Amino acid sequence: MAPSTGTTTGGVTIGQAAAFAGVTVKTVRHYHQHGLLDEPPRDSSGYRRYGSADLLRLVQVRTLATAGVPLAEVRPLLDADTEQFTAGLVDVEQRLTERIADLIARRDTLRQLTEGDRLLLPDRALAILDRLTDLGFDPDYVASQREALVLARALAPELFDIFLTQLEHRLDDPGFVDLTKRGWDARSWDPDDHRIDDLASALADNLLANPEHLALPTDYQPRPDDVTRYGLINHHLEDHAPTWTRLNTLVEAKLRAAGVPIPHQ
Amino acid sequence: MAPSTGTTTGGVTIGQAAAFAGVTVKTVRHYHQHGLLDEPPRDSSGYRRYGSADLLRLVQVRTLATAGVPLAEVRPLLDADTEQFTAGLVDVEQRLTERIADLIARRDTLRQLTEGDRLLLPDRALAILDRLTDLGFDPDYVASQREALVLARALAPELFDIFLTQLEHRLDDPGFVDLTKRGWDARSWDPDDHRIDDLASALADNLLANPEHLALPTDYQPRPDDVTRYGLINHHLEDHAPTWTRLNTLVEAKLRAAGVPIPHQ
DNA sequence: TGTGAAGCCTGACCCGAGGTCAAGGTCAAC
DNA sequence: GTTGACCTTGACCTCGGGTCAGGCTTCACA
Repeated sequence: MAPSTGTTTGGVTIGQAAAFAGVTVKTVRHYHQHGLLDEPPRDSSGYRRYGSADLLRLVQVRTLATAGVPLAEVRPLLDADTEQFTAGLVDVEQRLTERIADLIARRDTLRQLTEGDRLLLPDRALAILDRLTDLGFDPDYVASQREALVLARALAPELFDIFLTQLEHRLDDPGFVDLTKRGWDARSWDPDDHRIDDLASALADNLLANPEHLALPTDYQPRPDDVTRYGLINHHLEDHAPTWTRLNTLVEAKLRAAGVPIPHQ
Repeated sequence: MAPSTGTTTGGVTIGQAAAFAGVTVKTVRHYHQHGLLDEPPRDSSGYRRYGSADLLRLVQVRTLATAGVPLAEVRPLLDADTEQFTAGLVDVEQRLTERIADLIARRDTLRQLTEGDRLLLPDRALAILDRLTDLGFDPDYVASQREALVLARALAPELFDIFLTQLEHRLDDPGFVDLTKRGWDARSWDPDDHRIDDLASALADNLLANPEHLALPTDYQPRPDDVTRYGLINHHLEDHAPTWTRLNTLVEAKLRAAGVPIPHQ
């Protein structure tokens, strides 16, 4: 409202003004640079001198800023009339509420990660991994399966629960469990080992004999990038076991020959 | 255990990888630049090619990042063992909680500003301003007092409630109210008008005759910058009324002569 | 087989709300 | 007259990416 100073001392320095308002000197200069605060008069050596009106303005700006009003909106708000002022505050408050809700959601996610004992998977998937360990699978195999599940959840969330159901059914079948263990042992075989063909046949027969091992929802709608996505998931283990590439290829060929659609795991 | 593409093609492009992970291409490159993700191999034309292991890592990074883990902490966290991983998550969660509490405090402040009908003052101060209006004070005087109170709250928060109590006592005294109104009228007088001396005497007498108009807490501890702070508050009105400088000076001199310490208002 | 669109590459600058030097001028006290 | 605190401007840093700009590469369609 009024011009600055007018008192006998000519006003206080920027350091005092900042201290009174509870901010740093840099912050006050920042407000000047961004037009929130008019520059006060300078004394003979170029120092800024703040009068009571300048301090009042600084306090007003500071009050709004600490309340969460973005700096860009402070000046329009202080220049506005009562009605616009209140409306502006309500608007800012709403945006703050949104940010709070977002942060709370993140925290909840974090808490789930922490409480879920270990990495990035829901309880149901963790139970399956525990069951693999209980069934006597190699810890390295369990670790690989964990990775494959993480990947599956991200790349094919719409099928993730289906995958889990398939896995549960398969682990209920001792025959399948046995074949899988043999498949794991096969990772160190020579890629031309003829036992791989036998194993692939046995695996394909098992899957075809147990429809719930491959069950998909009846309303499943394929997506154009399915091949890429399932390829990445299914072949993740192959990075650790080159022979698996051949085993996988053989099993797939047999399944396709029997008319089973991709995807499966 | 199934279809093919992954190993034979050498992986997916950055755009596909980003789409699978639900982020933008720029975000993936950002993660490379900051060492969160190793650079995958390039194809013959220099394009990045992401394999399943790269995608797995991207998904892990993304999960932590969306949960609110600062990017700088993602890599150490993913490289840590289970124990450190959990400890790290708990730490991040705690910091998130602090930020949430801070934002909620800001929102509460905002809400008080909105509900408090008008600018930057607690209810008790607003009641006093309303009372000034009811007592017939000039709206300009009320506005000036509002500014002085805002300034006082910021510059002397430890005395703000005391100031309000003094004001309440003074407004209970019709004699003081009358003198104050005359003082307001005096703002347009000539600074040498002899009535100013009379008014100053009457004001000082009134204050001295009513100790509660000047009451300070018995345990009040002066601070070295008191003179500056009270000077700014007391003289704020003088910007609008030069004659007030003289009136204030006279009243202060009389009070000091009577042994009353600054501060007062 | 050409062509246009879409995707990829790097590099540079932008946001908010200040923090942190750097290099120098000024002031008050000893 | 020197020391140390305070003031000046200016430039670069944060964090999590967004948004061009300019130049290649690849893909789908005619």
